[in-house]
Amino acid sequence: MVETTADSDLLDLRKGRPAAGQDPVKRAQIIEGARRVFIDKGFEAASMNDITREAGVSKGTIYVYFENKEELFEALIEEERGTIFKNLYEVLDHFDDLRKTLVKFGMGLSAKITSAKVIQAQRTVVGAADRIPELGARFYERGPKRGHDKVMAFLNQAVERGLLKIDDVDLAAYQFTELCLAGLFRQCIFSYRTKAPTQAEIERVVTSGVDVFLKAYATEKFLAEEKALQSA
Amino acid sequence: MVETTADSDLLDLRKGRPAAGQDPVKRAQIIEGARRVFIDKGFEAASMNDITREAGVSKGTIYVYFENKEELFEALIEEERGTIFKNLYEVLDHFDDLRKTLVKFGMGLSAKITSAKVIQAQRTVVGAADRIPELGARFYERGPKRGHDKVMAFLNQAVERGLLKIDDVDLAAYQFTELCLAGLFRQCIFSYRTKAPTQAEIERVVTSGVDVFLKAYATEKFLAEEKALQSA
Amino acid sequence: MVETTADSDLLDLRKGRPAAGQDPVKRAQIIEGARRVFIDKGFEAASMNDITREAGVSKGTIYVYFENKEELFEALIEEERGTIFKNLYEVLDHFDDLRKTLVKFGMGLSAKITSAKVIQAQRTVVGAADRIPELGARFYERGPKRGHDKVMAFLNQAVERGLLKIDDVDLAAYQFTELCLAGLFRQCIFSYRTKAPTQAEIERVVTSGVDVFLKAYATEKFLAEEKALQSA
Amino acid sequence: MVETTADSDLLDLRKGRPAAGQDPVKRAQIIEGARRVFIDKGFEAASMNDITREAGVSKGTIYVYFENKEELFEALIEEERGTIFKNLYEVLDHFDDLRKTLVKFGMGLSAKITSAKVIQAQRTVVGAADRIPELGARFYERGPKRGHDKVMAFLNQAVERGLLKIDDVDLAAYQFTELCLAGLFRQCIFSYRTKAPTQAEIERVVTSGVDVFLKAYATEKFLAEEKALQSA
DNA sequence: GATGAATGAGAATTCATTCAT
DNA sequence: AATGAATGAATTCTCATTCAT
Repeated sequence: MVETTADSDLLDLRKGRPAAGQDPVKRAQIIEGARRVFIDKGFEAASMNDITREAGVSKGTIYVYFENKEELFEALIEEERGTIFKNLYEVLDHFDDLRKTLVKFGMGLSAKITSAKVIQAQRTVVGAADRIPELGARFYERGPKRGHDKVMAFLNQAVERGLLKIDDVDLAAYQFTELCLAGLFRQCIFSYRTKAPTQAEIERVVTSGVDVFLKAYATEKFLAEEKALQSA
Repeated sequence: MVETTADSDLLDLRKGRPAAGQDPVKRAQIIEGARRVFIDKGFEAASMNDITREAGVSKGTIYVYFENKEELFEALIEEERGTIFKNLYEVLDHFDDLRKTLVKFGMGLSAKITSAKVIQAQRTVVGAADRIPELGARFYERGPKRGHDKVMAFLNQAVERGLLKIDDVDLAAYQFTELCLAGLFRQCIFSYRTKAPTQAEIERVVTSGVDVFLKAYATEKFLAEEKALQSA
Repeated sequence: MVETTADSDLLDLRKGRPAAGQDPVKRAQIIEGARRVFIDKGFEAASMNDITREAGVSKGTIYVYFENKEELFEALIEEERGTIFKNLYEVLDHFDDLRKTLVKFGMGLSAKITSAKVIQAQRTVVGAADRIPELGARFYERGPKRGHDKVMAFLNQAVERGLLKIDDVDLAAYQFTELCLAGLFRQCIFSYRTKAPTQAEIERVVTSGVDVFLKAYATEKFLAEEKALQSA
Repeated sequence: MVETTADSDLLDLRKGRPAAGQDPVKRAQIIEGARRVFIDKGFEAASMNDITREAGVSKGTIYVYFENKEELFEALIEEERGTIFKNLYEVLDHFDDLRKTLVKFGMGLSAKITSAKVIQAQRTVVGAADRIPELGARFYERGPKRGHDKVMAFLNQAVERGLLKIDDVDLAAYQFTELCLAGLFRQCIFSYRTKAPTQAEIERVVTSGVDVFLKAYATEKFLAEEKALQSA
């Protein structure tokens, strides 16, 4: 995160000219160009010249804002991750109907992760993971890992309420996620599918996945409640 | 695909010297060198010089056998795929104890797919999938897809025998696979895990995965039989 | 050379603010920064950014005071030369004991010219002499050449006093200087020696050099006087 | 030095195609181009592109023959040194007339070292000595230093023959060399002189230098012999 | 048919200089 | 008048591909 002292802030306001490498508009402009090029070509094949052209800034400027190609890429991924997983977990905050919540969340997750844009970003990270393993690790940690934690927290709540009976919540959380992506994720990153799955496909997968999950982990109590609800 | 005309075959027989780009031994030698380099460095970072050195053939020779770097990589992946998934599905041919078979197969699958070597190969394919989408598609098609078909066939058998009750076998097959890889695959390709999972980890995941799967899809008949077997 | 018009002088008086590129304090500040950087890194390796940082002024300001990097370097060398050879020739103003004076002067000269700082400056000038020949010429002219003139004047005095007998005083002056630097100068600029010679080394070289010089040029009169002095 | 096994030599003869980076003609061609550019512009200002153009080879080829710019420069200087000091010391092998030999050698030395070409090479080495100090050291060691040793050996002979009386032969050798270059060397490397000294100038300097040297170090025996010779 | 020396476009990065603020 | 963010040409070096031997 860019640090700005109160003084320089004042200066900014007065003069309207940000310090070197500090103009957030320019930074965003560079990252936007970088996004297009990196996502389009992958890390290695993307040239700083391409990014220069795409971002509409000079080469020197990029190097004022980012130490080197790698760092620029990292910054982009950092941003991308934030964008991708934003608003994804809000669904889990409202605890209404367990099955409905799981389906709703699962569909959001599945749609997000298999969207063309996100798949391409993930491909780029995976492709670069050989040369910059920490990058991939960081991406996973602050993205999927964080999501996993949220799911765990949610499942724990359900267990406490007596709706689910789970021995290994950690593993169950992974199982839930995978069930929501069943068959989709790998097809997408390997570009076997060249288009993102449709809403209908996702619904089919997620509904079935939640079914499986609940058959495995739901308590009698939950089933009874659900039955009562439906007959009402 | 290597094309061999009748003429060149004749030539082979007469002179004992294969036509240009036709010697399968040399071809294998090149691919073997390429494997080491590509797997080790990834597509872009691998240089044709490295491959030349590793394969022990001259640069010109490589270009006789393969149009360019990309094609060489494709050929390698084609081979690699075959090697990876070979012997993986034999377990499914013997139908003894359903649960045991599923666990055994699941563990083989999970261990294979998350092994360091295979993960790296997959990373390379994924990384290249943007530039050469058909490559990733073909990899998926002849690898995971074929496996998927085998699993479907197996599940169908189980359904016929009244052991499982599945509406959508295609989807169930995906679910089974994903459950066996729950949490492992993504951690590996993003290099969040830098080492392959241990046998114990895999066993834990697969056992639990099969549990979930059977709770969702097993018939009364299967459960009764299993109970009988255990009390015996 | 800095030009100051009557107008800007007036301006100076009126506003207390020097005209662009006219403030001698700032000029000195820039040159001081440039000295550190140029001497430390050499002409090419020194970056204007380094100088900016070292001098504590902005890049724009430097370009107000100096047309470009080359001119700044020239100005620095101009100054440096003055500093180096200052106070070096005072010894020659007192004419006491000829031998002692020659040794004393020779040692000062030798120590100065082979000091780490001066050697580096000379290296930089020599290195730049190809690209900016006048620079080297000017450096020589106002440095070594001026020293040479002082030595000539001194030797002429000694000749007039009947202490030396020299046909070609110009040449003899060169010979004297070279004898004082015998073996040292070239070793230093080629960085065969990485450290400046010690006082003892210099003393050895200069004493011997003066010996040789006097054996070649001293008159009977001088030798007699010296003998008398020693026996006294 | 390039190492060539007997085998590859045979290969060379048979096929007429040198191994990579082994063709002496191409190597010479590159060095020749490098010489022109380096000597003309100095180390830093010379670009590999310039050398490419001047040498008439491709950039890649240069990098096959030389690791990098620095190494190419070193190789050039190595060559240059060899060329410069070749045949310089032969004069000292014949011991005829001491004064004549010294003058003859001194003139050769002086002419060589102050020749335009050699001065420029020395300037380049000196200029680069800051960045690559070992280079300057090596140049000095294998050039001037070696010459110094030859002079010492010669002086020692003269001492043994009773022609010279020298306490510190090492120092005397330096003094002799410097006397032969008196006033010339520094004027040349600082480009105060833009042209090499004329033969007449050199003769004047060296003759006088030898005079001074002999006045300081010649024995009575030598002087007597010389007198006898002249009156003959 | 095989070789590997040569090619040269293109890579990332630097830095003297400019000019809007 | 002073600033320093932005520029982009120029730098060194790499490497897929070609083609004479």
